[in-house]
Amino acid sequence: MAYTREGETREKVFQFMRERILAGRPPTVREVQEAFGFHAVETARHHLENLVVEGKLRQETGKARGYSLPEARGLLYVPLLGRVQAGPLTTAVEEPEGYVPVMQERARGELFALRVRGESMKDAGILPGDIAIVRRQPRADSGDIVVALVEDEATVKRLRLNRKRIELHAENPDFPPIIPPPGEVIILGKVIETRRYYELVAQS
Amino acid sequence: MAYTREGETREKVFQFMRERILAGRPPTVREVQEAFGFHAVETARHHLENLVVEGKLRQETGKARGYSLPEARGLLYVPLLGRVQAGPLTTAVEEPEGYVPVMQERARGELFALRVRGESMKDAGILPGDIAIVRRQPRADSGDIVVALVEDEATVKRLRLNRKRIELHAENPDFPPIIPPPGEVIILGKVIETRRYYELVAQS
DNA sequence: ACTAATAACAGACATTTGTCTTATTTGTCA
DNA sequence: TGACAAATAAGACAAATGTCTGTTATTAGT
Repeated sequence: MAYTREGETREKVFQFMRERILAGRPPTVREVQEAFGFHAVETARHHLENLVVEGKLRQETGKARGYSLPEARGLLYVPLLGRVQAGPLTTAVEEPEGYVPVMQERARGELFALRVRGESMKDAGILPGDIAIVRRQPRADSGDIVVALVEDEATVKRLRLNRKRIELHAENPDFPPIIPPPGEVIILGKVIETRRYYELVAQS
Repeated sequence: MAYTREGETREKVFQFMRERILAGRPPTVREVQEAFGFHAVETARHHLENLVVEGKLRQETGKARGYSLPEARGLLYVPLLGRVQAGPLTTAVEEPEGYVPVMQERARGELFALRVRGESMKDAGILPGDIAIVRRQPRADSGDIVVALVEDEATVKRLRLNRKRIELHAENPDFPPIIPPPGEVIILGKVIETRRYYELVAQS
């Protein structure tokens, strides 16, 4: 192995580590060694040790494959619920249709995802078929986009609070606001993210 | 440990494995043992072995933390490019602003992400600030939403091909279609997904 | 009650893997 | 050039970890 200065190799080692860690399983020291063609294990370990000192990696000393990214923002897999209905969602979680990866930094509280139906939020840029990622919470602020249970049906609407009176507004002139009698609405949670897939993928 | 039948414990072991694997680092056999309070390592290994036979887990025999999910739906981390400009994007990739996790099954080809600017695609449900995930490709079909380079600026528009003549249509009556002279437009790629975050998160 | 099958337990062993110690090479700077 | 630091190398050791062999419970079915 040629001798290099200025930590060029170290940077490459870091790239390699990040790639492998993000891919699912952190590599062993010897795997790093092989990947870079070092003749000695220690060379690889030396780089890793320095990367830890520099703060670019974190380490659980002694453990196998103990290196991780300090950003550590692992992923959270959020269940995509097919249909959202009264009983199941408020209590247990039914069998999910799939899982959606969400950055953990966004994941305060319990999350779930559902497919948006209807055009009522069109002017807010939420179209039918979009995925809404929701944090389950029983109340929300005025102006938040929420998922509420109206007549045993989950709908996405913008919440307005008028003197503590709940109003659910569509963002589409064709849909009138819903102003239900107090106690008749259950807010399931707040929409924290929406997604739209333009290419359909074969089901697993 | 109580004796259980019907693989109830096994199912829980699988749940545990999936959680941990998705979280970033597969657990060791002994970590499974501890998590379930087994008195013997072999008990944990026995469950794992059976899960492999059942096809619910995959294993790289002998290696530390060698269990993985057969679905193998690893994640891909797509670089979120701050500004998209002429030179850099068509050649090398500039320093990314961050990374966006994308399900690998969607990841044919090379992906990148960028932040949408302007209201020109409002009626297609794409608002300023949205994240567009793009597969880099030099051409696309009529009707696709693409990222194109017009006058050294990247814009998101809907592609229309009129007798092989490229037209870039906004989805907003306030914006006229762009019909550039042939050869003047560079298509950077096709938008395969859009996202919108409703809660800002502290920057790292 | 007897048998078969699965689950759990116990202990030992072998491989993988992290770490340490020491030495050699290579580049930087006075 | 000589001193110093960083990078690389070699080998050994110890801890972590996967695997094996044999035994004991627990349950279902006859």
